[in-house]
Amino acid sequence: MPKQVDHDERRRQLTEALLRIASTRGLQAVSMREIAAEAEVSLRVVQYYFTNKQALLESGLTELGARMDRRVRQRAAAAAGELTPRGVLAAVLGAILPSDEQSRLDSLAWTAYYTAALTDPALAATGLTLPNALEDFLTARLTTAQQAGDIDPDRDPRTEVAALLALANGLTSSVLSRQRSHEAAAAIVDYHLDRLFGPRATLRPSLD
Amino acid sequence: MPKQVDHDERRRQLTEALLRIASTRGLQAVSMREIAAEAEVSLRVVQYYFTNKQALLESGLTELGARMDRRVRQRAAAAAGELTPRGVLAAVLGAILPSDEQSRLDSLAWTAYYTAALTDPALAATGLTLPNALEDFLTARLTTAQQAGDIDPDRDPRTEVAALLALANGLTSSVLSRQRSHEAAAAIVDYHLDRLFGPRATLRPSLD
DNA sequence: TCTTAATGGATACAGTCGTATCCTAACCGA
DNA sequence: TCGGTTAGGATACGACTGTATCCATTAAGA
Repeated sequence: MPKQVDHDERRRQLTEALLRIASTRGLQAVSMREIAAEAEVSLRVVQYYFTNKQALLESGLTELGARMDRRVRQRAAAAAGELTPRGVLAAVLGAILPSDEQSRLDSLAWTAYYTAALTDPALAATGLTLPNALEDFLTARLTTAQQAGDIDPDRDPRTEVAALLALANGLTSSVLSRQRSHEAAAAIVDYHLDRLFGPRATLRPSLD
Repeated sequence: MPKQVDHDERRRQLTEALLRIASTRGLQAVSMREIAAEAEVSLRVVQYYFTNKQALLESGLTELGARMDRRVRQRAAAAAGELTPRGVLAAVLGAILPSDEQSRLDSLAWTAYYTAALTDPALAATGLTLPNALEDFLTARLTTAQQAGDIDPDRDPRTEVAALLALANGLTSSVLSRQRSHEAAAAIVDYHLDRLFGPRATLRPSLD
């Protein structure tokens, strides 16, 4: 293999450059030329590996989704034996809140995409499937937890999950604007999980 | 006094045109020429009443804040004699959630501004003061409510207010993306207010 | 009535945007 | 060794951006 700097590797580098710009200077600052400069390649190279700006933007959104997925799995793995329903919820909600610099940047980019999708139907299709899938998944887990008697029978799992996800999103927004620290946001989430699952040992998020 | 088509009236028309574009096509679709077209005036008129695009954008943000303020007061007035702490909270949270087409458009524009402010320090100063002021105000009300014995003494007013505001923001986001209806979001908010204030008569938001 | 300031139409300017084209190299299998 | 594909440099095109300038019209104060 001669030329072969690897097609996919190149695309990954460019996508990362795109996300770096989107998270620090916003999605409107993303242009073909800016990406080329950020990745230290020529404009032609960006055009070569992505036919469109549209294709480039979609690649960025896909990568963000993959990173989020990776973070959730990491937390689930870190919780080790604690595969309790509460452990799953804590892992997902903990993965949503920006905890370190990288997840903060990713959240900023994600917010930028989400906002753009609200007025751009092209992005809406790609971007809004993840939240729905998450809600369905968590609701299923919480329903079995309720059947096992782990939470009050008068709670509605779907409503509880919707509220927790909305809470995490709202808290994320306040963390991104530096209204609140990550720790303060995580404490609020824990508090609500305690209320939901009743008095029992708290799973510590154990972040940085 | 010269021509007197009223300077302020003209500026208001242009600001409204700006917000109409921002809420339907996004903040990146806002240009001097687009505003001129939307307001059915010439480009020169837009330039005449606003020195900068920056000044125009700031005017839009100020107007959005004023509208939100108006909506909160309207709900507070509609709650009439119900000036209980819970009534105040219900009014504010109900005003945050998009309930009709106009408030939906305003929320979309607000979200666009908020996202832009995350990466544009110029907007951050103007835009992020309102949420903080709201949180302080509501915390004060909830604290006196706690001293009067209306809520559990082991609740932390600041945390509760922060959680409710974050919840409302997260729900707003899901309403905007049509993941959830306004009614579903309002029900979740009511549910949490019930939990906070204990079993008592619920203030009905009475929104179409 | 004359002057002057307010108002706004028409046009221009220098950038930046996404995209397209032209032209080298370098490497492949045949 | 010879096409042919892959990879990328250089440049150009038309559209759009914010802003500035030139000019005409109008109304109010003197």
